[in-house]
Amino acid sequence: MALDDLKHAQRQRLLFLDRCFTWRGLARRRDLIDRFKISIAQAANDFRAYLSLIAENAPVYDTQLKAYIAARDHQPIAASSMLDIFAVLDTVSENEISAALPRAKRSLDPHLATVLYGAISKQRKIRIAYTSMSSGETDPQWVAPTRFIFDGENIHFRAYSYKRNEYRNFHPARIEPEDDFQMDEIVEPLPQDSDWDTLRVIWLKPSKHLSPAQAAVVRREYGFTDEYLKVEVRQALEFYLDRRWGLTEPQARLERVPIEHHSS
Amino acid sequence: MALDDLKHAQRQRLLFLDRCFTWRGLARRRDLIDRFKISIAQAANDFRAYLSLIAENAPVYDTQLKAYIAARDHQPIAASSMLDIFAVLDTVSENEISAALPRAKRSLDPHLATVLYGAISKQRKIRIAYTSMSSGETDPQWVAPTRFIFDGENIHFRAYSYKRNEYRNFHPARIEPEDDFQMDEIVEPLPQDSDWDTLRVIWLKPSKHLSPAQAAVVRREYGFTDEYLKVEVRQALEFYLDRRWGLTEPQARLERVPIEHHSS
DNA sequence: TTTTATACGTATAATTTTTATACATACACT
DNA sequence: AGTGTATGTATAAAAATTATACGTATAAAA
Repeated sequence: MALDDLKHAQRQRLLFLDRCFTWRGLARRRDLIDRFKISIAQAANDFRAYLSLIAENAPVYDTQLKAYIAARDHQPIAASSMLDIFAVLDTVSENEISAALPRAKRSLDPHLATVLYGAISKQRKIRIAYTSMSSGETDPQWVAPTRFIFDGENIHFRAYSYKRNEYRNFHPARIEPEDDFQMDEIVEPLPQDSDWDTLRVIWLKPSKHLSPAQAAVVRREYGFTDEYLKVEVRQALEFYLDRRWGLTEPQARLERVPIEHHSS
Repeated sequence: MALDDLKHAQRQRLLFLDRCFTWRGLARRRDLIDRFKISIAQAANDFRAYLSLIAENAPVYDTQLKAYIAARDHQPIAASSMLDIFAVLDTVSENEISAALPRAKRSLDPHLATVLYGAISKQRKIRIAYTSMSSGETDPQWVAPTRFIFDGENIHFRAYSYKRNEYRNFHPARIEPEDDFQMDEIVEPLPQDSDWDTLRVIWLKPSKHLSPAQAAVVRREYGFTDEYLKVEVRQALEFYLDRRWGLTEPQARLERVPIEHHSS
């Protein structure tokens, strides 16, 4: 039986179980019951199903600890994001008032989102009053949105600008809110978005002012053991990468490798 | 019937539906079928269930568009994170090779995570060789981990340091990997973590060098209409807030309000 | 030592959810 | 007018889940 043969609901439970074993190192029926509000019987089923998926290095039950303990070299059946991992690790303090995330609560106007979504899916152009953060001016212009972008923090969108005659990244918050945005058909087919289609390969290495021990830390943090870290990013999004990885900051731990060509 | 009365699986589907209506402005059965691999009949059930939850401003079926259209002032039944929203908005380009997220792929060593999780849940102290990023030195020290922290990007942990005699935030990547970490009982009860328990109230406002239109953009982006934005954060995490909101950057769009006392 | 509590495992019937299927309606498109 | 695709509803079958019972093992308390 494979993971994909399962129904969505049970697959989610087995993935959660998998994360418990990988990141907590152990799991109990109660974890599933508390998380998914299923019965004891179903939790027992899920454990049996999970164990049948794991051919080698399967978790074993420890009668002292009253829990299934993951093998030392447990192999996860699926990858997980940092947020997934934290969701599994954080439950120690489940009864606390406030979560541990001091996140910047950005906001997106639902109405504007539906308008942009409609323009993208129906392939329309839309007239927006867009405020430049450099000049401070708010100019009306026609744009043809093509897709949403997520930089890990905030949602932007990509659109062809009829004013600049090129594709650009736009920030929803910079659009002057309106009840009814002017929309229109796109008569001439849009050009290729070459900055989007082009993948840039970027090589990074620990900053040279770091000690060997500090460089080892940086390698661990970004998960590479080779000399350089290879990053592929769409050219259209390269700006976000620099800002997000803090490459431009003075205390940056990573720096670009200036060479163009490099054998992997 | 309330949302909480539903089973986990169906609740997830109705929440997805709710996000479609809120952020896309419309939804079809196919959205549920593609996302959750359920049957047409079940998708029809889910729509019926969702509509029965919505008392007023319910979505209505549009025979031209062959879709349920959210009312103009549709009220979501649950809040969603930016990632949730993006997951709903991004599906336009589902068949693309690479996702639109140029995320910094941080990594966390699973073995270290299980050791830290064990220390936290069993309330043990642990001996780690920790590399300082300021001095570059790697010193062994005993720490008593108390909880994991997520700054939106990376997972850290909070621990009492027996070397500094205070609580500090630690980065897993700065710990020298070991097969078996020394662990020990905590004999003397740990002191209160006052920096964790203390909530700081921070007031922010659009930077003064911004034009009124630019200030309006900042207010929209961070979702406040008043003069100031109130942010509450644990004192122990204030450092992450500054860095994460980019308050220290030269082109920062927000700045702290220096006054201590302020009436909301 | 005995008892109690709490994990685990398994099995069965009852219940609920979901699927498969059929048939009807409405609208857009050719 | 015919075709395709979306909706709606209904029913029986299949699958998932729950409720329940009973058994084992271990730790902690009486």
